[in-house]
Amino acid sequence: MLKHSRQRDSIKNFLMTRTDHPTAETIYENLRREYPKISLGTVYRNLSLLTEIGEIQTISTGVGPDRFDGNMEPHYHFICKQCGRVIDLEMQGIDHINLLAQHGFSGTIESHTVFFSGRCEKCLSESKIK
Amino acid sequence: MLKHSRQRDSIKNFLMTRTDHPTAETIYENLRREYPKISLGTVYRNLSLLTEIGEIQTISTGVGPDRFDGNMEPHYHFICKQCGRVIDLEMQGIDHINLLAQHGFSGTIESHTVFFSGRCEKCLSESKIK
DNA sequence: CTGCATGCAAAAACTTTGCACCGCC
DNA sequence: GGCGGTGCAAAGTTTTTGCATGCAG
Repeated sequence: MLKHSRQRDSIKNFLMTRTDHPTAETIYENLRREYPKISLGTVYRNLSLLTEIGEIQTISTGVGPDRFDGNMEPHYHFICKQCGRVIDLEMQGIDHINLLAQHGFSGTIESHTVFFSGRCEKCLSESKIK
Repeated sequence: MLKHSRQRDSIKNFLMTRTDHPTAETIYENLRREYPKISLGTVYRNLSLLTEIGEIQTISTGVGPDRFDGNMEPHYHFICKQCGRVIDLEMQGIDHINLLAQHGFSGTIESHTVFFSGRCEKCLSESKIK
């Protein structure tokens, strides 16, 4: 039922080469080099599909468009409140917070979404200069 | 410089009476009873402003429109992946995760955003019935 | 009065979708 | 061939904004 598609492969491959969590628009601009006729609609469709089947991750930062991540290893994200950059954090897992949340809650806690924020190294050093 | 406005007061007051994290649209529909001429633009403008000055919280769930919370006591949210409801959790603080994130990271971790998800009590009991 | 806030409407920003055609299985 | 995928364009959803007017200080 799920058919192979060069476009989808290409989107996935592109995401695997990047660690900067590009937006759909950025992915589209890049894929156009290989597939000049690809449409933004196709990019969005495949990003949704890939997210559904667990091959990539969609990151809704709450600021600007969604971002996408081809790295499915468990990891957390940092969002710079100055420049908006999304950076991978290397930190130990914090799944224990699910237990804390479950305590006294009558629904079921299945997962959590966490973003850290602050200033990234680059923005910090630039503000020193000024 | 920041002028008083009945509309803004009313938005804040409305949010304080609710614990269900309404959307801008819901706030708008309700405020129209008191201010039949209020515009959605004004609602959005004031929600942004109130968020900026720290009187309310904006919750971007990543699904559907943003939601707003008048409760500024530190607390966490649960989002039901079935019905989308946003529920306050009564759990201990988890600020220690900022330290875990900071370890080995060259920017500054100032804060975190956390949502828990799963099924709420209501959705669980409804699925039992079926 | 002066200038921020409002109402209204248009536009922007982001994402989804209908449809005819294309290409994988 | 049949059916899922694509390109294209239009539409949908959510939020922001320009502008003339209104109202608080």
